[in-house]
Amino acid sequence: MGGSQIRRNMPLFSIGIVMQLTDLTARQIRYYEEHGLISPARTEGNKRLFSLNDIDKLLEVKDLIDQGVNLAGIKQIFNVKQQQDDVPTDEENKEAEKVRKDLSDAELRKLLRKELLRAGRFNRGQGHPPRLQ
Amino acid sequence: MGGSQIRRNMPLFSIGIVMQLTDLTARQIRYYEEHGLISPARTEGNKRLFSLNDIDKLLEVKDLIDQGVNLAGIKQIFNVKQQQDDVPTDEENKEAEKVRKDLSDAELRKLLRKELLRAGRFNRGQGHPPRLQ
DNA sequence: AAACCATGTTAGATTATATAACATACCGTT
DNA sequence: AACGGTATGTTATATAATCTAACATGGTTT
Repeated sequence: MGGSQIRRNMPLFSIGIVMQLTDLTARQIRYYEEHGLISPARTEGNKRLFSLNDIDKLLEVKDLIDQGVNLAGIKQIFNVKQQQDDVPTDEENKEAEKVRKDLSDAELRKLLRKELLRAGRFNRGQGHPPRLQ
Repeated sequence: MGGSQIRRNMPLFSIGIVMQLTDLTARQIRYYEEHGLISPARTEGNKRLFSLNDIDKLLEVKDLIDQGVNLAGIKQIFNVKQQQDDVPTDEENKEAEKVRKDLSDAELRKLLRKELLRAGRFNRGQGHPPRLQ
């Protein structure tokens, strides 16, 4: 099990697609960004580009809002999770860490392709939240 | 659960992203479409939207072109593969095959339930082309 | 009531993409 | 050598998608 994080963090989706995938309005998505719940990448021309992780988070935001949590609360929840995720579980990081550092765009793309090629039809392990894949 | 599974033929990616992912120019991608090698979906406003399958195919096109095959040849190759995929490989019951090729959500769920009832595991034979997912 | 929160709506600007036409380098034939 | 086809580059023009910013609004809190 390798760097699925490359895949999940790669900025791929326009806001239009994310709207469809999440059933959120553009206004909502931008508002959530404005309040630090997500930080989508940008194109050179300043268009937002969302990753799978961004979409996951948006779905989580939506869930929590449906359950009556306000944005401040959601922000806290995300912070907690963030801390938990930062605890490195034994050695699962070494390539992942390396990857995160110094890689040209071209290299990254190549890696992504490799990942995608073998990612096949395996569904994600049991993660925390329900996840896109 | 919550909802979105990303299907291989779900239209998700703008041409800009596909350019990055494949290292093809917009001109090339449109030209390949013009010649029937791919058929990306369109938005209401006529913008192309590519699926993972489309990207697969484009990468394959690129590979074959690098190997000196011309578009006519690639088209033939795709036709052959298409036919092969349509042949149920004996053990592979056509329902699993259908799942792999993907259709509506409702249909998929129905098939999965049936599968589970039969305690059948799916393993599609290790097959033809490496696939993105 | 006043203030705040989350979202809707509108206006105006800019980017990304579309089609279409013409240009060109590289082939293989005649 | 001239010719025609193939695959791609380039340019022009149009429009769709997205951006920011501002104002509007229905609920909640205070």
